[in-house]
Amino acid sequence: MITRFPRWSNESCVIPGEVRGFRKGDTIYHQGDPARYWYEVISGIVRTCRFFDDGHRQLTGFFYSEDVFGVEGPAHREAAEAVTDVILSRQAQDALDLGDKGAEIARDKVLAKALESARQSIFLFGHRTAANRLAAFLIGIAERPGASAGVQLPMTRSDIADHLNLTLHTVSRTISEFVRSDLIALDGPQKVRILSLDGLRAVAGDAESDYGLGDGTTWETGGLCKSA
Amino acid sequence: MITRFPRWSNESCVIPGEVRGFRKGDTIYHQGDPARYWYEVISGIVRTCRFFDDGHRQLTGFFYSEDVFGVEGPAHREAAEAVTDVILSRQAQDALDLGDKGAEIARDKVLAKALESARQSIFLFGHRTAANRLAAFLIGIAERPGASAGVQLPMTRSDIADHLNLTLHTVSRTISEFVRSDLIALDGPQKVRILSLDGLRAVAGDAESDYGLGDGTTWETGGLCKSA
DNA sequence: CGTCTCCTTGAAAGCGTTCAATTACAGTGG
DNA sequence: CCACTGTAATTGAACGCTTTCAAGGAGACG
Repeated sequence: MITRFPRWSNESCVIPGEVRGFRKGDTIYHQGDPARYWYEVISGIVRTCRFFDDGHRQLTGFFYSEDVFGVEGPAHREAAEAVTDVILSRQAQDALDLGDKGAEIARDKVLAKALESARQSIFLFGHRTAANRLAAFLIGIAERPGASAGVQLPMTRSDIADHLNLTLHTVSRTISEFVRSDLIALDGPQKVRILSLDGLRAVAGDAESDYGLGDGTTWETGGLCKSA
Repeated sequence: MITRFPRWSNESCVIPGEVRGFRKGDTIYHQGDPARYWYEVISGIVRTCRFFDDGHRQLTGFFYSEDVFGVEGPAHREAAEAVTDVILSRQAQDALDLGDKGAEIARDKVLAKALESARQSIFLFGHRTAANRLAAFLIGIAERPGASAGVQLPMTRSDIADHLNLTLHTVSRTISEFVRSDLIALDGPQKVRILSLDGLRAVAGDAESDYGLGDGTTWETGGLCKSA
């Protein structure tokens, strides 16, 4: 018995844009497709993937409810795929360039969200070892709004590996190490309980909270510029 | 004898915003400074850096003429430093949120540029080995407008290493390997001549040109959605 | 000519990958 | 209900790339 995902056309829906669902594993768009639309996740999880000549895969991001993806042009440089069953809303990329007053979502906001997602991915790669990166990844998921102590990992080990530039073996081994160190516990492969967030942070090696230290006056006073 | 960088206030300048110069090595803003401004590079090269608990450094991007950086808020999560002597233009982050008709640069454009830079960095990390990443890095620099066969590497090996998540030793060794393989030649440590762009691309392992393959109709026809 | 910074190179150690085998689990059909 | 099948996860062992430790060299500057 398969539940059906109807194709709606923004009928009686608070979220602007056309809405439809995809089943787990479906491709939403392919690498190279013309980027006529961008997408917002209503429910479920999406991954964006880039495929290399040698066949290996880079997952450039995971996108949860309220995240946006596919904001680029003129062509999608990555594919987008459904990690779980998902419901998405799409909007034309250029709809807001026209200055349409009826548009309810400012393109600014969309771009800012996409930029924030990109920065998050870059941040992950700043961590040197497998344990560093994986800890940072788990913290990132745990800090998502709506996540309790029980964290879901709906993506496979292989997905995580391709996101962190590791092999699935290293991911699996490192998770096992975390369990042995009592940093986390597993209730099945997909369900993680975080036992020590501080411990994970220590492994990740980033403080995350040392903002607001400077006085922001560098432009006026900083550097070697002593003139005038 | 030190050349002086005066502090201008957008006087007789085609580029809107306040302009000033920084000397090589200067800090433009610190990690944690309130992000009241974003910046555009007029000339020279800037790097953005994040510092970790263990003291190691991640260079999240290099920014050349016409690139923008520091587009974020409410605080800068990275520091910005001058790789070479630079001249910058800065603008208030919120100047364009007010809907000022006189603003000549749309915030859209700025965000889109920042997003493009971020994607470029993410792309680099998709490459698995040191040779892969370094080749992709060199190609990226060589493809910048204005770059001829003689490519300048004004940043140090250490900068490159912290950008690619490698050590400076591995960077140096890999460059030496490229020279031995006749992929590149060095006219001094900072000046690279690319002898075989195709060879470099092969090492990098990405085609870069396989866009436009799909038909973009996934939304309508794709996946397992067979309903209605 | 000494000092400093940056780059290069060698050798050994460590971590992640690769190759390989085993286990667990969901779905399917007998 | 149970065997069969395919996918996902875990774990072991050996290999290889990157790091680490260490030394030496090249160029700028005073």
